[in-house]
Amino acid sequence: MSTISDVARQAGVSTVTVSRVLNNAPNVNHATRNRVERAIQELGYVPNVVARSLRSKRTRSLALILPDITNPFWTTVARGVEDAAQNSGYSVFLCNTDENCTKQLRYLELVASRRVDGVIIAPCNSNVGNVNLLRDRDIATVIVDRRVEGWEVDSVRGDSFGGARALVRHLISLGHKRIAMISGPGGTSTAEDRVAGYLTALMEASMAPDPRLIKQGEFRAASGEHLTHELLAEDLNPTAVFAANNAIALGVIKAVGQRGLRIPHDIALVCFDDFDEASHLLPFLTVAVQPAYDIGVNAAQLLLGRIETTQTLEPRHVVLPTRLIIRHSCGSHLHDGNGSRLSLPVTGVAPARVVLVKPAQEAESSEAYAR
Amino acid sequence: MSTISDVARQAGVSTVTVSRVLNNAPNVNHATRNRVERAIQELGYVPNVVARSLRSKRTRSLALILPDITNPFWTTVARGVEDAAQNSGYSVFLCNTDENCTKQLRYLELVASRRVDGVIIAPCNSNVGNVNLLRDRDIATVIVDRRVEGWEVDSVRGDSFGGARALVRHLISLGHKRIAMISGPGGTSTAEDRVAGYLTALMEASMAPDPRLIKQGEFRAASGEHLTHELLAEDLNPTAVFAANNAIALGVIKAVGQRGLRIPHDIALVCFDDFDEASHLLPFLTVAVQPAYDIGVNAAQLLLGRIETTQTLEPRHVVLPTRLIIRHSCGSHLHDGNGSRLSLPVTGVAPARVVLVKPAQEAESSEAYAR
DNA sequence: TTGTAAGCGTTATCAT
DNA sequence: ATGATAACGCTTACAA
Repeated sequence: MSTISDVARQAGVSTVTVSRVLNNAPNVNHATRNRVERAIQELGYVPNVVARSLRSKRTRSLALILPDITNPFWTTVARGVEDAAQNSGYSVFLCNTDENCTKQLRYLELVASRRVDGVIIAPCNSNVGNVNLLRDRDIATVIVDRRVEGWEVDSVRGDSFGGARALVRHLISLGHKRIAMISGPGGTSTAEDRVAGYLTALMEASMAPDPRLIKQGEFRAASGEHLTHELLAEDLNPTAVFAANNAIALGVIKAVGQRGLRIPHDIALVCFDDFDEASHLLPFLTVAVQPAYDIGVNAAQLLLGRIETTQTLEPRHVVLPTRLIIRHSCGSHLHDGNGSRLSLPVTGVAPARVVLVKPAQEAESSEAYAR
Repeated sequence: MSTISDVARQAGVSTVTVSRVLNNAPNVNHATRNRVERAIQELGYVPNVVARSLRSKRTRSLALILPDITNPFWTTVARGVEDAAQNSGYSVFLCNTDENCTKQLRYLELVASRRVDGVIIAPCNSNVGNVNLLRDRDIATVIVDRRVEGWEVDSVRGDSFGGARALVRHLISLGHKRIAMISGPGGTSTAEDRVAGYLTALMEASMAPDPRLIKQGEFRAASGEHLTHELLAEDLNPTAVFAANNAIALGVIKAVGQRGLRIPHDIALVCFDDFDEASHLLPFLTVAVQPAYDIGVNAAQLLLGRIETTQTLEPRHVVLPTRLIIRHSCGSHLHDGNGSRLSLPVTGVAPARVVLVKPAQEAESSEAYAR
């Protein structure tokens, strides 16, 4: 593979001039530039980014560390990050931790040694934990989706509290009295915020929460399935379930089916995060949708802003609104044993909550309208 | 951030010795090694991979270029690649092309400039196209999922022909006479092989194929939806549809629902590739499953083998067997308007076809057992 | 507008 | 077993 010297020789200039052409420096003679560009063409020269990074101390690369690459929420976030990064000439390392703090640590060491310019991370839990490796090494960082305690750093997330409250309000408005919640890991801010939203909605309706109706596990289908079995084995008779994310909802659907119950006839279900094709495969599933793509874009923009300026900015926290999508369909077009005609899902969209937390200022929550 | 010189000074040795310790060279005194390791600890030293790559001419990184990161098939392939790579100390750049040859070209240029040691790619079409950039630059390459004409290069794919034939045989065994196929892009070998499998199964059953029943589009839900509408608008009355991949199947489900028809009552559906939770959300959906994870692992192993040996090997082609998962459930546990009790999906698993093509040898197909 | 020289942090080579 | 030196390919700083 040819190098910058080869190009310089071919064009009859110094390597510096070639470098200037490559980097679109203004002070290059037009004719010279043409000669260099022709030489580049002729040799099929491709700049060596490795050498460039070593000298310039910038790799023009970011890392995106996320917990579950099989979840459409996260792939959408990733697309947002990637598009925004690419617009600014950055490439993105995608790192999948499987919600595993050990894997996360391995990736943190990896990105540190690869000298990425910045990191966007959804930490495996809310404690600073091994994330402080980034602070210690002074690597520009944006936290997505979750809060971390103990480090004031840029963050972007969806409004978990407002979305959860809106979902539960919706269930209450349908007349449900015994609403269970299958949540995620205790140490995770999203799980905590969603539980808080659930509790708040109950309280606002003067309904006393029953601790036995709240199950905590992981943000995974298997966990949702397990906890649903646990829930339904007890004598609590919930009429509705709030799943703290889409993966958990899948587990709930599985377990409910295994127990011979039907959704939504025997038990209603709502969840956080949507599925791509939910409106056709799960036409009964009311969801709170986070603007996943925008979360990615915002995170990348905050990060690039920090990388490309020298001055130190205050930490910025962006909380994006969550949309409620209300679906209910009692006959499905997929199967209805009694041969009734197609009933399309009834879909409604309502804003949930918009919050932009500025530095050193309390979150100001607008109202949630569950329709 | 401290450098290798800082460590050397702290430990009272030369940088070369530190380098030897870092690379586990055998010829280092035990006491010296300890001193160096302590210095590394004390300084929190992390080797600069950029500098290492520049000097050693190896980045210990791979690129995985794939067409659709939102498809579970591809995320599973990615996990296989990543696990295998990580085991050998390599990291992976994930590049999502959206089946777009222009994006693919951009990524090819990117990975060339980043000097990745090797590339695993599912090309956007079967022509060599811009993939030959890799050959020209002499970058180790493995093609996954698809064949390319015009370049003899290592490849790993699932048995599209055998899987398709098994699926259509299954439909035929259920008595279907008019079987439609919604396929992918004409230039793609997977689409072509699956059409070939479809045609072969019909022929083997002495059924004449009807060209109007074969629709070609993209490997996307939107395309599947569109083509299904097209299909059902004509007066062809198919009793079954074979979707060439999972995304297309989603589109078929959507369109069929929109037209007021029910699956599988009014029209049966089978598809290539599975969904994670299909057995619960789509209990009627018989599928041909490719061993996605193994495809990833195999691709990475072929690639690493090529990178880490000096000798030139003949091109190797690995074709992995496809499994048929037979599901049929007429009442769903999700919705059944007449209140019947739960009916769990009936699931059967049968091998489809096992082929390992060695260089310069025709594929040898074993029999497909549709049940 | 162009060029010279130095250096980024590491490893390859050769010497001791 | 350890070290001195050069080199990887590029960009920065300075000079012309």
